[in-house]
Amino acid sequence: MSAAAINTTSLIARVAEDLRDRIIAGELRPGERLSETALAASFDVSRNTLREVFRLLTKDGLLRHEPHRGVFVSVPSAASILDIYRVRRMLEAQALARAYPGHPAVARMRAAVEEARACRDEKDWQGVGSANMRFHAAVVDLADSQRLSGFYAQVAAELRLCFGQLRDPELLHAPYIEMNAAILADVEAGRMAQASEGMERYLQQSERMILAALARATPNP
Amino acid sequence: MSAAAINTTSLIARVAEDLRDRIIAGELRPGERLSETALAASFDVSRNTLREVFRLLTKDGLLRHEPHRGVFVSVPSAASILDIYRVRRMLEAQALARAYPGHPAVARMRAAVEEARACRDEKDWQGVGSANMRFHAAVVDLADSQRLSGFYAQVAAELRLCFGQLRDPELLHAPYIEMNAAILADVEAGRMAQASEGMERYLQQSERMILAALARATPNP
DNA sequence: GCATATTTGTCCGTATGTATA
DNA sequence: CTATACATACGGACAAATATG
Repeated sequence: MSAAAINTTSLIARVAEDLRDRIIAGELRPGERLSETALAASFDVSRNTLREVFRLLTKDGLLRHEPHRGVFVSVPSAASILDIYRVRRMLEAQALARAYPGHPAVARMRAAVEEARACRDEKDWQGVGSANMRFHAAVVDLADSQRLSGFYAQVAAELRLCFGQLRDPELLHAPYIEMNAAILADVEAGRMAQASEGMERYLQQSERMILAALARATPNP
Repeated sequence: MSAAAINTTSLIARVAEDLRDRIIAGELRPGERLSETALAASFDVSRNTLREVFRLLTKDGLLRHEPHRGVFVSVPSAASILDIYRVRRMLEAQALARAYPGHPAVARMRAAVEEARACRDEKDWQGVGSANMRFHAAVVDLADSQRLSGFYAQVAAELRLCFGQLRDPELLHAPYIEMNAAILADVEAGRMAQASEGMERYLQQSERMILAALARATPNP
């Protein structure tokens, strides 16, 4: 095609990942309509290929499809945030409650906490955010279910779309590093009930902050 | 196109639903390869349209995609059953534990139990199975999360694909009607912890039976 | 409220690379 | 190893629905 295409992965998979990243990064803003012809030209792919990508991301919740009108970047609402945090509470608190200390995902949790601290020291708030997401993905991995982990990845992508609207990433992630560390310490010590409770508090606090920030960002519904 | 097409829904949505039903009904058997050209002709749609449908059902877990080889009907394994039941335990037991008695989904649970009994009296085991699925979907609805309910619908479709391999639907569903009724009674009486425990027992027993039936059906992996 | 332009929905033909007989 | 079949991807076409003036 155009340039170096020695990639082994499918074209659709590559375009889907690229578009997903652009949406999460806020490059394409919520509510924006995505023209098939324009975007296909921008990605240098055919319309048919792009339409398959649209189907995938629509199922992920990142795009919304309106018949005969087109696809739009999903616009995060208070309702979707409430829903996403219900999912997180169910998955993360329960994964911790049923976990055991020697699980391989615990090592990933620890690595994420350490990287978050390192990024904080260098004021790399973007890095703190990524490490934070990895921590919580690792928590869900404690449940040892491929389907639950995949579902959580989807919901996490939607949540990052919400984050994208809010600037000031320091306030968004920094306060939670040590809460994660405390949860990790509980898990490593086998105090699963306490870890689960800590996660409930974490999620309640995080949800409140996101909702408040969203309300500030969009005064009128 | 061919016959009565006064449907308001999209062609892709209709084909997707049709194909999903055929897969769950066992009309297309697990492991079978689905030829793009042949299936497109059978549905009287173009290959492009069918490819978009394939993407959707692949994300649902009903189809498996192998690059440059085609799409195949997913073949249920013991691993996937274990995974699906992990998901069910997490979602259903927890939804019950956090439920409240006046929730609108409780009415749907009761309706499902009553219909299951009616179908049993008429020896309509297919109907018993459908009512059973509706009961458990209603349980997840107790959590009041659109995303959790959607995710559960996906996993339930995969589970029905597993059921499809096992004949003898009477043994598959009949013993569980009264277990569901007991769980419903607990919920209506506000005994949520007891309802949740009952569901754990239900799922453990159901999982064992499915695994045993699958082992009998496929002696060699 | 109407005529027009744009965009989506869907189909077809074709070229290319990959897997399999 | 060659040949065939098929998935992958492209571009053009047209109808239907929507948006625009």
